[in-house]
Amino acid sequence: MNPMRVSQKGLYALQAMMMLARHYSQGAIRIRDIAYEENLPEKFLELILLELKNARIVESVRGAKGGYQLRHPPSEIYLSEIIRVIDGPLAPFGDAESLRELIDQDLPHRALYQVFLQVRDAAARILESTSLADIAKASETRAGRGKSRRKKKEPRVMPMIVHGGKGFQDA
Amino acid sequence: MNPMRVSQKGLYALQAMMMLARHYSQGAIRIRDIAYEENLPEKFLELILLELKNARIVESVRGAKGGYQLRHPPSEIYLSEIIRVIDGPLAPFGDAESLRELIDQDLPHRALYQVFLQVRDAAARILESTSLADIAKASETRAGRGKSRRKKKEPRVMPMIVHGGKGFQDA
DNA sequence: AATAAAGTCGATTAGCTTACTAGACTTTTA
DNA sequence: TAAAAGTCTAGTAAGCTAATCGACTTTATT
Repeated sequence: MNPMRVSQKGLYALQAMMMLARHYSQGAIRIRDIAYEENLPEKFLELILLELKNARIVESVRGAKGGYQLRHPPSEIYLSEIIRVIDGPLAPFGDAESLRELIDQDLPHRALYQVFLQVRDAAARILESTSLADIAKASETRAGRGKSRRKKKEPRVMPMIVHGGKGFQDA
Repeated sequence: MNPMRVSQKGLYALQAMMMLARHYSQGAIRIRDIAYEENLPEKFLELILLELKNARIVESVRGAKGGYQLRHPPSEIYLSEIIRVIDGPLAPFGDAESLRELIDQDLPHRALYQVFLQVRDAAARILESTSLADIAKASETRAGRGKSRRKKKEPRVMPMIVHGGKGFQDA
């Protein structure tokens, strides 16, 4: 559970939260249904949801007719919150706090840590301003429901960065 | 060796490269001296340098009087290169290539992958434009040499992001 | 009250990754 | 030829990742 790296578990968490966002105000959804619709390992998802519940991002209803639901509307839940709970700080090394300390105290390497902090700030700016509602909206190719997977006509959702085609082969 | 997370090993690599940058054009430097000056585990550093050599970032001179040196001037070596060799792609999940594929093919989750790609692009912009010379220059508190660790008068190097003071405790 | 349907919780696990260390070997200089 | 360097293969303890299992508790329905 270390810095800025979205694990498989983190991706599962984001998918589950998106599913709950799509079904917001439909009451509690069973783990089984989330797992089925998003194709996630049910028992593992159980643990993930528990963590998100302890972090007060979702809430549960126990017993028959129980399940999980978001504690806030999708427009008020940001990707950063989910990622921090499951995968920890957004910084590429340590966390913002310790980086600031290192910048003050490890003079020979401070410039390096400043760059790490810049990277974390850049990531934070993006992830703290993108809500579940934002990505749900962007995914409105009506590809959300069930297994549907048709091709409209070049939907090109969201005015994001254009990736040249080549230039780098990496990440 | 996975996405956007600088490991301890990656930090060692960056420190070693900065040391070589400081001693650029002084000929080959022995592993032992790099390890001593930067306080890195010598045997581990050996492996790191070997990887950087295979990646053609540094070159070695074998035998007595041997050692390591940068293959290019510090102003032409970017942090991204070093991090990619040691810690892999800059994306928070997978790599840029596979994210682009997922954006095209996993319609239900494309918006999520687009955000991941935005994050990787933001990190890449920073790390691909910061050279060893840049951080060496920023560290010109003359704190570079040996164990010196004095305090000048608020050097505040580089016009970077101001961090409010609180607001988040994390990331 | 009994039963079934749900979430809760603790333990366990195979496989991988991380951060090393050890030691034998090769190359080069003096 | 001896000493000083880098090279290379192996090994390893500890921790993490992505799960699974089973027993337990809570709640709704009959």
